[in-house]
Formats: sequence, C-alpha cells, structure tokens
Amino acid sequence: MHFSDLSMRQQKILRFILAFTTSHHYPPTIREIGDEVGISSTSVVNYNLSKLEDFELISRDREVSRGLSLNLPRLAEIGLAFDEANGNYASAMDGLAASAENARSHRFRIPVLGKIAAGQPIPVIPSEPYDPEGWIELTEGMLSLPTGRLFALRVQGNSMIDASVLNGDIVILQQQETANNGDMVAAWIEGDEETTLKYLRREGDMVHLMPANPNPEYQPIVRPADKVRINGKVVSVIRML
Amino acid sequence: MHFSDLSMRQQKILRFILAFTTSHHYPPTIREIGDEVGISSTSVVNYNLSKLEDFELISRDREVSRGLSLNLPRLAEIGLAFDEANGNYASAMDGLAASAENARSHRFRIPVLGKIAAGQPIPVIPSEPYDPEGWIELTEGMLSLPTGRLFALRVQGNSMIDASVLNGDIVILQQQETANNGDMVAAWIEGDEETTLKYLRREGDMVHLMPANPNPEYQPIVRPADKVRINGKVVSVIRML
DNA sequence: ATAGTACACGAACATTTGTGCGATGTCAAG
DNA sequence: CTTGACATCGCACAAATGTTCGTGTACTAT
Repeated sequence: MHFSDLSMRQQKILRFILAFTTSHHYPPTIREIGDEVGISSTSVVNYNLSKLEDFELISRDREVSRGLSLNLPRLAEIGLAFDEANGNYASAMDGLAASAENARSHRFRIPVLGKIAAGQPIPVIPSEPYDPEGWIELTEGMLSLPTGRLFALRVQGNSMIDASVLNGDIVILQQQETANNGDMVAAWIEGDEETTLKYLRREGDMVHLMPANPNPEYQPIVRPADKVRINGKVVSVIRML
Repeated sequence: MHFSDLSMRQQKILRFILAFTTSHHYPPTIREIGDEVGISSTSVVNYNLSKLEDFELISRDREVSRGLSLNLPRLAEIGLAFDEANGNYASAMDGLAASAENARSHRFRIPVLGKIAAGQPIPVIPSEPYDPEGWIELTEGMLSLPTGRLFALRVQGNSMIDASVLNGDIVILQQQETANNGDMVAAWIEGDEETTLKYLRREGDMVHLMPANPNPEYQPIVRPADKVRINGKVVSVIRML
C-alpha cells in the first residue's frame, strides 16, 4: 500500500483534510471537501471517506458534523505526497481563506505526523488519529533548503545517538524518493514492513541503512535497493527538554 | 487578567473544550458544551463563548458547526488551571508574559537574539526583544506550556557536544532567574563578563557550570553563587542540516 | 424609585450537514 | 452480450447545530 495507490480523488481529499485541519483547527465537512476536490455529490465524498476509513487513513464519528480525523502516522507510513507547485502542502488548496492567509507569509508549516523508529524498527507505528500536538512552524531564513514537502516525525530509539539525534527528538524531513550517500533518511523496508531512521549508503544494488551508535546491538540493515523505499531526508532536528 | 477572573462557567467551558478536543480531535458543539457545563440554554453557551472570544481565549468561525478553537498560548499566559479529573496538564501554572501578541494565530513566536558561546563571551541578553536576527515560531503543543518568556540563541562551540548540542544549533530558552541542578542554562558570569551555555550544578554556595565534552580543554567553571546569574533554561534544541 | 448593565433561560427558527437511495456510466470477467 | 463490482451523480430527508428574540433576575449607578 502506497499513497499513490489511492485514487486521485482520495489523495486530494487527504491532502485537503490535512490542510484544512491545520489551518482551521477543526475538520472540514463533507460538502467542504466536495467543493474543494471537485465532487458535486455529497454521497460520493461520503463514499470515498468510507474507503479511506477502511484503509485506516482516517477515522470517522458517524452522524457527527465534522466528525473525522486523520491518521497521520499511517499517512506518513504510506508516503503522503505533498503538493509540488507550492511546496508547502498547506497552500496546496486554492480558494480557501487558509491559502490566502498562508500566501503572504513566508513560513513553513510542518505537520508532525507520528513516530519513527531509530533502533529496532517497530513493525507498525502505533497510531492515534490526528495528533493535535503536532505542527511546527519555522520562518524563512531558518531553513536553507528549497522549502517544500516537509513533514516531521518523532524519534523512538537511540540508534542515531552518535549523530546527536536522541530518543524523543523530532526530525523534520523533506519528502523525496531518493537521497545521497550519507544523508539521514527515513526508509520503508519492504518485507519487514517497517520504517526506520538511518544513514543511507549505497553499494551497488544494495542499500545499507547505517545506525549511528557504537553499541553492537545496533547493526546496519542491508537490503536490495528495490526493497527499500526512501520516504524523506532529514533536514532538521528539534528536541524538547 | 487571570484565569480565575473568569466566571466559573467560563472556566468550566474552557476546560471542557480542551478535554473534548484532546479526546475527539475536533471541537465540541454549543450543546455539547452546555450539557457538560450544566447550561440548559444554547444561547447562554453562545453568550459565554462570545465573551471568551472577546478575551481572545478562543476564536470562532460563525455559522460553522464546531467552529471554534482554543488559543492555548494565551490560555497559558493567564494561567489556566487544568482539571485534575481529565489527567493531562494537571499542574497548575501561573503563566506570565509570553510572546503572543498574535493571538488569533495561536502560536509562540520566539526571537533569535544572538549567539551564545560554549566557551566564548557574548553580550548580555536583552530583556526587551529587539532586533532579533530572526525568529522561530512553534505552535501550541510543541512546547510543554511555557511559563515565561521564550527566546533563542545560536550555539557557538562544542562544549555541550555530549549533551547532543552541537556547534550551530539553536537553543530555545525560557527566561528565568533560577534553575535546578542538571538543567542546561545560559549563565552570565560576573567578573568574566560573559555568558555561557552549561549544565548547572550547585554545591553549597558555589555554582558549577559543567560542560558536556570529555575533551580536557573544556573545564567546569566554578564560581560563588552570587557571581553567576541565570538568564534562562534550555527547553528546546533545534538543528538545521 | 428608575434606568442600565450583565447574565441567564427557553423556545422558535434557519442553516448546516450527514445519510439514504435510485439511476447512470465504466470496465473487466464470464 | 450480460453480469456485477466500482465509482459517480443528484436529490430528498432528517438530524445536528448555530442564531435570534422575548423574558426574567440581580446588582449598580443615578
């Protein structure tokens, strides 16, 4: 299951819910979704919403207005794709007050999507739907890189301790399918069905995911390149004490 | 303006909104609030909600179901006492001035005031944020609700490398005159006329400022307590790669 | 006393908003 | 060609939900 496996409408719906929820602090209605995604019938939105619920990408409270919430950790798992043009996913939507508010400010709003294992990778990231604890906002000069497609994860485990990334830290990643040797990346390992935070190293057709911890308990993970999918590259680390 | 200045109903309403939003991931309706707080009339809830909006403690979207959201930074400012029954954030805090002049947006704006040495002297930390070289914005849950003014500094030097604070990192500090043993603090050393970033340790009348670097080049600084002034305590570390 | 203000109540009202259902189009399997 | 799962559309309906308004009470200032 990958984000791109979803229908275009479902992808748009997810992106819209994320953008809307982030800027409004409450979820959108069926009609608001329909208007934005270009679905005239509320029942079609409802239909797709139910599909997304089957995939556990959202959860719904029936008969409750705006009774839905994103399962952001799961979204991160399947590789939510951000809007290319605007970089910032939050301004992906047009015609909303949100985008207007966003357009004039040179800020990066970054969702904290969930946790990532740095250590013994955990099979499935335990997830609660939309965690309101999570979004951070940085201003222009704070990030040097082309601003775009950013998301954040909370680190679990100590495998990257030598890279000064500790258990509990938040890493900000730039969403990308490829990365260079030496980059710290979030990688999905097919077969193992797990995501982990490691240094990337390529050797021929093999990909080495290198921990940064001298303890022998942490060993490199070596896999064929086609069994590893890069979710993003770490561009920033944040720690709360 | 303090939290306890609000009417009991308004206090209850705020606590309920917080509890409800936390557990449902969307805000409550007027009637849900009324039921919980013990208000039979929806108009009374509406009335009090409008009051709270005047105080900028919440923001509302008119004619929108569940169209309200808490202004957490402002809430922290006025010292919201959380409900023990609901578990979270049970500690009573006496919030003081934070930097939340942008009340509608529910964000913490943190000025980056300058550099701090891990071994080098730097100028005083101004009590009035002026001419920051930049600023960072974090939102609501990113920081455990601050009880004081926040500011940020850019780290120079490697004396705290063992604490995973590297050269070039940005540390966010909470302004306070005192700190506990083990806290990482920015301290002004009288006589030396310099500010430095170190771990704090008290021993009798002496204050030890401990580096976190095994290299013998970095030595603890030991001074009489009255020669050391704490400028703030590190609550967060940010690193850009 | 009189007027004014803040707060509260309840009921009627007007939207907003989720749900249900019949009809249509597509496409691949039988 | 027929069948049937998918996905879509439009529309009617009912429930959920914000708004308005007339009334009442208590307290304050004039």
